[in-house]
Amino acid sequence: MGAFYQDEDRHYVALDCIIFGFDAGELKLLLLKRKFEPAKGEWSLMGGFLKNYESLDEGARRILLQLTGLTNIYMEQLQSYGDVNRDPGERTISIAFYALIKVDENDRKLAEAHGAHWISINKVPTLIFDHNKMVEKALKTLRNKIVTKPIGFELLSEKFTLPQLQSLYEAINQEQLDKRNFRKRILETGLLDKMDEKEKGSSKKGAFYYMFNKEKYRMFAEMGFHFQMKVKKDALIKMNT
Amino acid sequence: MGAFYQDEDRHYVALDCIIFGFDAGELKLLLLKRKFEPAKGEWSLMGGFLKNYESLDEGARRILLQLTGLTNIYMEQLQSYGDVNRDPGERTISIAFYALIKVDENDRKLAEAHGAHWISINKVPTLIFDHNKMVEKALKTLRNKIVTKPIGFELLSEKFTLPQLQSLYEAINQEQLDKRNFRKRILETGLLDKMDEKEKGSSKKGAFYYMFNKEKYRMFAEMGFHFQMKVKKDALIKMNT
DNA sequence: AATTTAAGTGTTTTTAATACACTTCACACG
DNA sequence: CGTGTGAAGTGTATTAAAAACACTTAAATT
Repeated sequence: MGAFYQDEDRHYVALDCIIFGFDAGELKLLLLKRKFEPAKGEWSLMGGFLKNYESLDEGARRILLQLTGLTNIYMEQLQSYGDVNRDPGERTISIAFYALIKVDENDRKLAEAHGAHWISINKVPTLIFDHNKMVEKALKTLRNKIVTKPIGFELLSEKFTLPQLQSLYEAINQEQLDKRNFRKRILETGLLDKMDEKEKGSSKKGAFYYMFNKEKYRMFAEMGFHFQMKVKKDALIKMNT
Repeated sequence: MGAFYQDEDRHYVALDCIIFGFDAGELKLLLLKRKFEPAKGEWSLMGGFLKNYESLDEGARRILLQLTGLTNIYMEQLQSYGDVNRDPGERTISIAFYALIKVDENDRKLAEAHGAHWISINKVPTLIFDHNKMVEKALKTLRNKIVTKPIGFELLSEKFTLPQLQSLYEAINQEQLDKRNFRKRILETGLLDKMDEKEKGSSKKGAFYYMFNKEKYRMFAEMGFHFQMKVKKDALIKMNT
């Protein structure tokens, strides 16, 4: 069996971040036009190597901080990628994370200094290595997750209106929703607190601000309840007859 | 910025496998009583180090082959684990996979030679490192996945009866299902082919064998249809009034 | 005062999920 | 050989959830 730990079994471990934002009614990604080698000038996700003193999450947060200047970011591990030749330089394992950030709060200056740009999810360019695959998977995961977990709020400012929230769901799932059904369902969760203030940017009447009540959600999640914000029903297989 | 690839950034990458089986009406895990150091005598998942010539999937399949002698195993990546001190020996990243195998086909001799045992999911002992966390996550993932993907069949022999299939769903989700509703729903997918033959082991009347039609499923999945084998409805949050 | 524009509001219809009980088959046993 | 036994197999009625649908309100603008 030989020595248990063998040096040749060590690998580079990269952490790559798929960073989602919501802006101007569109779901966007923060992508990098690389300013350095390798692959200078090409588009990629923000990434970096895992250090021996940090956990995977810590490493991913370090990388997000570098690019955005933000610390309290919603982030989830997506999936690991390890094809032998995925990185043409050295054999590198990549562990992908996705993050949801509030674009307004984001330090755009810092992002720009790294050559980062917000790109609509519908216009993602060809990225280096297997990064497009990661983006695809992250988007799929986000679409699934947003219907069972109250994470949409991570993409909006703390105060948001129902039309904004609906437009977010529509942008993520690429489908129109009925206003009445949407409001009914989201409000009957009881997780939104209505503010007195109105948002006046997009209409004369103005739409009331709401806030997501994290504390209420925490309580009810603990009691075994599940958030559920159904979108359209999938067609089922029914092939008899 | 210094050299791009730095030796100190290299890490051990382990692959750990959560192996599910279904036997005697119970969902089980193939666990190892370790016959060698480190942690000799303790229970663990089957695992090994990633080699530099193999992808993550290939590595996981190599490990599954070692323990079970099987090659065509259903397997999915679960999640990576990278806390700095998760392995008390060396800093090791672990990428966990879960697998579904048909216990009957499994070479029990080979498994036993490795000190492997089938343990009911309800009686999982304390495992080394963070392996219990992996098992928890795998179980949750399996429970979610089995309602939207036709993977239950991977745990049964090629030919199976509807009572067997129902009992599998009941074991995984730990709940009783109505026989009539279950049969109705699974049959109306049109994905099961009825055989002429009957299984006589567990009743005088005998239950007809069925087979999952992979080809039909592939076609309809390509057309954008989704498998859906709903179990009980989760309680939704409704906390108004 | 009239016009404009998006916000806000309930009810009906349709579809899917659930609950529920008897019959059939084939073997075993007297 | 016919009667009992035990699991397999089958259909309908009820309930609950999702979807479809159109008008009113608020506030700013001219």
